[in-house]
Amino acid sequence: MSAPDRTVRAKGSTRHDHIVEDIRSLIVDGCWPPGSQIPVETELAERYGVSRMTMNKALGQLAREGFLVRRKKSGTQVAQPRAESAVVAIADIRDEVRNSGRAYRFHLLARRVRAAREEDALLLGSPPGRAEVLWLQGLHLADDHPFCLETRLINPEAAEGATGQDFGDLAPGAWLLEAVPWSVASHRVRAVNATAAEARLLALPVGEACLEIVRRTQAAGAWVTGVRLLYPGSEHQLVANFGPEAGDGPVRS
Amino acid sequence: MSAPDRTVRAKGSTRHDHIVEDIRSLIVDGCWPPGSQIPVETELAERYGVSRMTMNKALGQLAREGFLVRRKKSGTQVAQPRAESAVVAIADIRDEVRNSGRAYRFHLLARRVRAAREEDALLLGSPPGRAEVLWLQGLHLADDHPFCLETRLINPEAAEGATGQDFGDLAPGAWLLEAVPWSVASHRVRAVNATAAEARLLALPVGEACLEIVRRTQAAGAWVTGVRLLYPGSEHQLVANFGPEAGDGPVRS
DNA sequence: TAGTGGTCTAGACCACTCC
DNA sequence: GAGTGGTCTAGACCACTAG
Repeated sequence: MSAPDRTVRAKGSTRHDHIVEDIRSLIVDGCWPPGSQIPVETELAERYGVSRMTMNKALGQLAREGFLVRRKKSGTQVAQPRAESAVVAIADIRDEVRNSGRAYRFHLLARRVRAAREEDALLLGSPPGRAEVLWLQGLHLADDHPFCLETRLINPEAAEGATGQDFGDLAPGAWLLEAVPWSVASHRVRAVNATAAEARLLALPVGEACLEIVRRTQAAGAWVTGVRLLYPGSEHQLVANFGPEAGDGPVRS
Repeated sequence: MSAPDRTVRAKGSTRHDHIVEDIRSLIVDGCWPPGSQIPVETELAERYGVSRMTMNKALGQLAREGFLVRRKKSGTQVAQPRAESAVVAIADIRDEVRNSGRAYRFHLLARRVRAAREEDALLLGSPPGRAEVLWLQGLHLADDHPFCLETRLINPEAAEGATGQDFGDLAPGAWLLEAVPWSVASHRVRAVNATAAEARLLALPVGEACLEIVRRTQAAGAWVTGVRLLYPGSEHQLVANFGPEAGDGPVRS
């Protein structure tokens, strides 16, 4: 038979997706306990009535998800539970606010074009050169209540037109997405105590624990922007649901 | 030609991996700007000297990573930059300490078998039943210095043998990995101020900002364990490096 | 050395979508 | 309707590794 077998299948799912789900449930339900040997590709392919390559695709995906361990010659085993690691997703602020059913607004607090300083290294990731930077501070508001304090540096050379933008109520992050062709970034998440100035802006008691997210973005080798986001600890949390290895796709908070 | 072309290739990489890297760099370097149309599969396959399926695999991976957007009939385009979301990895505590070059040790502070209480709902994720729970508190130490305070509840019915374990210097998490066949978990990360008791145990000033990670683990429908990990904010951070969509694989802190 | 997974090919059919 | 991506197949070769 050359043509694929078009028998009824779970709606909207491909052959290998169906197989993946089937085998995953065998593992999760305990029918295939950890460490047990499972049949070789060729036998499973025959059993499911698919070609070996389709079965390989399914088993490969399960291995990437951490449910299976595959080794040549010794075959495929059900994986042992992994270390208790996980993956947490950081959502976009605007989406985050809107998903919680509140109205989103950005309010610019300050805007300056100035020479780079020593203290900027936190957001730049490298010792500051002699270049000029665009420095911004603003509040993300949820129902007009402080949700997140943003402090940002922008490299005017990499982000063309940035100095011409006033960012009055357009969040710099949103503008940059349009203006800069691509980005690779690094994140860092910490807990910090709010300083007096930060507490005032976020309407918090001084010293309140806050979640600090520092993100540095690059494009074509040059740094484009660095941002520090400060969330009140009580209002914000990162959430993830996951399977064994970190596979199943993190759920955004 | 039926056999694959075994000409020289970048060491340790497959054909489609090589193509993925090549096209990704074309995009990141700006040769293929966002929104631009790229050649159809068949032409790219010919250009790279591979079969259409191999090219499909490469383009599919780039699409999963968020670099490309593929639509039938209209073809494949370079993706526009996404929202500034990201994915952060939570590492296993022991690995985390060891990776920082310090000696790891677990020290049990308290251990109790008692009835479930209202306050346990945080770690159980559901209102407590009338069942008994195993309650533990211990410190993870890095070079004998407090690194993380762990508070844990274990369901003795789901984790057989738990009540017989004393956990004197074996972290409950490590033991559970061996004892319970599988787990699905949810995570929550917040910033909190250390209470007086927590501050004392972690050798911190009262009110110091801490990173709180709450993890609930289930197996076969029943809750197995819930744990609250408290890290001094100054000592701990979550780190991720990523491409556009959240693809490139988060790096553990 | 034999068995297993990893990868690749050429060809095919289908579903979707834009024209 | 025609072009594109999505998927599948049968067969093949290779690399690795356990016995």
